[in-house]
Amino acid sequence: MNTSTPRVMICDLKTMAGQTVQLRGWLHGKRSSGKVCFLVMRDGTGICQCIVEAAMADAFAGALALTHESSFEVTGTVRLDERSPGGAEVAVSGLRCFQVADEFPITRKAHGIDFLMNNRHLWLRSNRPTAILRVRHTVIKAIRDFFDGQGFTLVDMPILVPGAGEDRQSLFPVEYFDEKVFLTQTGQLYLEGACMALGKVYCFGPTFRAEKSKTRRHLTEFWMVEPEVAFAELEDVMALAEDMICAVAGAVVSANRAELEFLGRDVEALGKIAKPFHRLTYSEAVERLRGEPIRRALEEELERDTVRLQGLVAELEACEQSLAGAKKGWQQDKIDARIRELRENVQDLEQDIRARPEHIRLAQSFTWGKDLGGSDETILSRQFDRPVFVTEYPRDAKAFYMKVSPRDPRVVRNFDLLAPEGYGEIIGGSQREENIGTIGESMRAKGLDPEDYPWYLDLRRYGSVPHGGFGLGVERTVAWLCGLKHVRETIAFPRTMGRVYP
RNA sequence: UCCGGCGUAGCUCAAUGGUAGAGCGUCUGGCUGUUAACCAGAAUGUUACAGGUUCGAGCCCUGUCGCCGGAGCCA
Repeated sequence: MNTSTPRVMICDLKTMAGQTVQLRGWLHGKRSSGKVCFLVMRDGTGICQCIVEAAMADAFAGALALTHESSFEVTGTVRLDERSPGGAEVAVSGLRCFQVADEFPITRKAHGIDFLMNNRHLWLRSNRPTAILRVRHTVIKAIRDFFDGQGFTLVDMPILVPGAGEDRQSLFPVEYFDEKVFLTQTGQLYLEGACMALGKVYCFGPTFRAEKSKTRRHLTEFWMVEPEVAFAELEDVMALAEDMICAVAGAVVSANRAELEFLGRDVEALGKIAKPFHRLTYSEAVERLRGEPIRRALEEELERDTVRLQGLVAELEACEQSLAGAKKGWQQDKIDARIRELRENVQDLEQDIRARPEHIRLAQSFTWGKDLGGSDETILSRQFDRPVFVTEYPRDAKAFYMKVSPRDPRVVRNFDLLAPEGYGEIIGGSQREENIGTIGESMRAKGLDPEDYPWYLDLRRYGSVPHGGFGLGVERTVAWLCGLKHVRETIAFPRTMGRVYP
């Protein structure tokens, strides 16, 4: 190791013109001619073109031997050059290879999702996954900064929980010595205990759902942040959620503009995320869904989408024709990738358009008392350009711990927060029922035995107070902020119904 | 669990029931600054699996497996 040469990161190179530095990373790309070789290095902070001239015989031979994703170190002089991809490049005087990589499966061409997911451990090195993971990091940091700054205490909740759970079908069983226990679905019930000790608390951890859902919004293992506040009512909890979402969206827009732009996200749309969010009650939402204006809006949307579909089909045909005329191989490949993208979009849109009349019918015939379906949420959230709260759902459709409304015993003091642009529910929260008699009734009404939750009822027995909280799904939030189609890209190693590898 | 779609070279895709192909990647050679470099050449297949129909099956039929998407449920 050359101790006299400072080892630096690529993101810092622009301020180091003229200096001799050392970089370590992986080979992202290589181009060579007889007398000069260009190595594009990736080190996790950026990419840098390294120039190796044939005059440096050892380094040149070493450079030619490097394969895609080989790990290596270069020593050289930094110079600013507009011809270089990152603006700064390194003229190499010394090169050391750590390992020459085997043939790397992921190439510059478009791959199918199955292949990419089977190679997720290698796919992570690509631009798109790293951009998304950086946004995810910002989201998590912003959430923690937000709560820490408001006097909350982070308290970790158990992951293994005893059998007497809520909905057994959606829990993963685990062998626990001679007992059967489950992976947690939420930290909330326990968190209420911590809340009565510390006042304002939150937990942040993985959570598990064995739901047999194969959709773009579902993972079997995902991360959730759950705050819980003592002496708080529904409105206080909603204000907290509103402030938190604004803080998170703001943090991402300021810290990750480059990543968002790379992902093709409409950053201006995120700039509109500001207080106050729209608020409507479940009953108002039902009225809206059944109303004439929404039917007209949906039909107009359907017409617009039909026109959009025609446009896509036309572009697809044009692409297919130009494919034959493309001279170079990679141009063909590029058109090919575009064709695949268009086909996918056309398929999605066709499916969407086909389902639309049914969605309109469902919305128009929606009867008070049901939980909102996915299509209803989508319809509602598309009406607004910022998140929307829907409050006070029917008691029968919601969990036992939600506080029954004093104004209307048919509904509970809860809320869902729907992300705009059709992303749907990212938060579910409520004021909790603090009356021991009422919560016992609610449990029995849901077929649960209060005897199974003695410790939970104790919280209503020793200084019960109005309190509440919510749960935010990290992956859905990241998918919304990044403008992704599927939550599986927002976590390094997603767990879905059909996949636990790698 | 139900409904729909897909499965051909390492990858992405072609191939009227009639000799399995292209591009990318890989390898070899050439080239003094490339920007998915370029030019020339080479290797690469149990058409997911098991049956069936047929003179003949990648293509048609039946079953199995795998993956993708949607519904219900949910963050």
